[in-house]
Amino acid sequence: MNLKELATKLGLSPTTVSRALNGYPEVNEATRERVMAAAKRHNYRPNTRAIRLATGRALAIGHVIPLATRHEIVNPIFADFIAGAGETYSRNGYDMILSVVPDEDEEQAYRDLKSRGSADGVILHAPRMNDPRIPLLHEIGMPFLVHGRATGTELPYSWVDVNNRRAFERATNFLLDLGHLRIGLVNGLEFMDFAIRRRTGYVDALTKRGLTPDPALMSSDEMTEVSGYRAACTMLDAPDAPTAFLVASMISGMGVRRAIEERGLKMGRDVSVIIHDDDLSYMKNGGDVPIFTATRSSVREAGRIAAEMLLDIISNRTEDPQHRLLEAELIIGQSTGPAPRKA
Amino acid sequence: MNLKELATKLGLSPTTVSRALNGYPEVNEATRERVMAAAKRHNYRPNTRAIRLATGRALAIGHVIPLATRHEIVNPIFADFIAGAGETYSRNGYDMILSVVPDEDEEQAYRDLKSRGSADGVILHAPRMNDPRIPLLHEIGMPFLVHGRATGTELPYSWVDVNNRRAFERATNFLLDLGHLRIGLVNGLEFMDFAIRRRTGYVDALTKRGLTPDPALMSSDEMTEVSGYRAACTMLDAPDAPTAFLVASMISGMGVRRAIEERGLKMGRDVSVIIHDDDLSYMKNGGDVPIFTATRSSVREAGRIAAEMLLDIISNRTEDPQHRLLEAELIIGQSTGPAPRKA
DNA sequence: AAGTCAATCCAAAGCGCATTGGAAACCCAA
DNA sequence: TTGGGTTTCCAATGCGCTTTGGATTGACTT
Repeated sequence: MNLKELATKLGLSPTTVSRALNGYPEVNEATRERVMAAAKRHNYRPNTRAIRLATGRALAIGHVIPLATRHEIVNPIFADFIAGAGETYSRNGYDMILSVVPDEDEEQAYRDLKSRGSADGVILHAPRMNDPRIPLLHEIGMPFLVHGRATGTELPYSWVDVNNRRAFERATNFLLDLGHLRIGLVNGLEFMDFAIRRRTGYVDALTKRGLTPDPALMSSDEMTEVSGYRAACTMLDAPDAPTAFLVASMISGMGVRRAIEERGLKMGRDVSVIIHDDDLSYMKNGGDVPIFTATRSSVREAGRIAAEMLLDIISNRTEDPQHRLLEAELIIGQSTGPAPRKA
Repeated sequence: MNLKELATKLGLSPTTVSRALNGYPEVNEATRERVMAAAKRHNYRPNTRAIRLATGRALAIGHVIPLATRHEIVNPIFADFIAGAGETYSRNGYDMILSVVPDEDEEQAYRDLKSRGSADGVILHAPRMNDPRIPLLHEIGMPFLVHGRATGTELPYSWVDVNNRRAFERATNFLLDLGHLRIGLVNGLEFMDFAIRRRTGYVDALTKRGLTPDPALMSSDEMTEVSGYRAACTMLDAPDAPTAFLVASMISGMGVRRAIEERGLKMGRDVSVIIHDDDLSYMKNGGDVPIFTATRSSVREAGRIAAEMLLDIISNRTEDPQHRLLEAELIIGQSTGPAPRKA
């Protein structure tokens, strides 16, 4: 059932039917209702391909996922971000198109999205310092929104981000208030912008209290269980071991917990741990009582917001960049407690 | 730069240029090369929207993701499956479109994909027993491929699946050979097809050795850390506790490990654990030495295969369903050992 | 009564390609 | 030289919708 058939069946022209369906004013209300009813009755859905060609819009938002070992970071939070953004797209009649490409083809993937006209805009994931994708997208004139920020970039751009610096500063202060003086940082890879900001928050908090950050207590690696485990082992086995950890993710937090318990210590009593919790749907931080004390910010919600902002940018063609900074909340769980008194 | 402009620039008709670019035989080789060169020089990319309308193909594969609490299961493995499938799509010039919809709109999502012509086929995720989506897709005439199987479905359908029954049977036998007699099953939700098959494998292995499966040793829940932890706690605290566990996923395996260690027991010595490992890129089972003994099957590889099969089905319009059963390998890690002698 | 204006509707063109049904040019054999 | 068969190209149409530029009607004004 297409527009023309529907129009014939109604004894109207395709023009009128199209206008009636799309809410244009130059059609009699009675006629509009008749059209709407018929459309519903015959289960008419306009052909997206035709709409796209006729309007020149793609009605789709692109997400480019580069495939490379060093990007493992994106994966776990990616599913939830996508879920959030996808909800918004569906509600607005947009498609979400995912481009999974080898690392080295990433630039070409963006160019193709633009020149073949298959996306009206893109969301940029996991920005790094001086991210080259931002100038690229400016160059090809593709509207975009960044999930996170890219320190060092001079061009203007819109973004949604969590206040990572503040979150880790608060968490550090919380541990300091509990009497912890040696706090280990198990961070994500520090070419990622969010990791840099988190470390800044951690360092700032220490410095403000007159403490000197100890390089031996700062690690940076992929956020996997194993790397969390390794980092914690190293620090715990060193002389003057930390009594607390600040960990970049739930998953690495599990590795840290394993290292702690393997040494016969109890998390929350002997060693305190605060993680950052992206509030992933399949990785809940415990049930009623959170396992980990955490700085929490829903990445799914971020996806929702990001999609809304991008759709807004596209439809309004507004020039000035939009920003949205989300604050993480501090959730008190069972993994923190007062610093143990020196033995 | 579009076809017409390119044709004008070359002094040819759009027809000829189109044919040259698409490899049709009725064009002089010399002309073809001239056209190809010009296309490359002017960075010409055919407009996908126009191709889609003209050919009536969507050049896209749909994945419908229903949003509901009970589907958390899909999430963690979903990212990797998508990555695998996406590679294949990109390589074949197809787009991947993700439809994230509220649970109750799932049926409509498939209907829209079909009637609005935005996908040439879909991949069905997380099939359940007598899955209603299979008759639905048959009814609307949308080509599809199932990741997993749907016990009870009478209509024919194509699928890729891991041999879940065999994997869990092997794992159970492995534990039995080590002398374990009481083996706890920490399974996924048993309305999911794969979970049913895994339990079957477990029960079969026990029965073949003359052991009677104990309902108290079989749990079924979402595959989260917390639910793994809870299930293991319950079993470990009961009289006649198991000396080994068979666990449905890496994540729930971590919960099981936590329960074990919390009780002062050591995994691999006091209690053995075998997990199923989907070989997720962000959730590696240890480094050089696997942490967990596991039945392993890459879900990313499954995604790749699924996409290839579906594209094949679409292009060949072959009627008879295709099947592909992947065998999981048994990886020996540090989490298993001989059953402890009765104290 | 003629003129003005708003309210409704429609015909036709166009989006950028693919594709059908020739037409023109060329080749070779008779 | 001419006819048939190839090779090489092109004009025109269509995919299913949106959108522009009227045409028609009726109500309302003076």
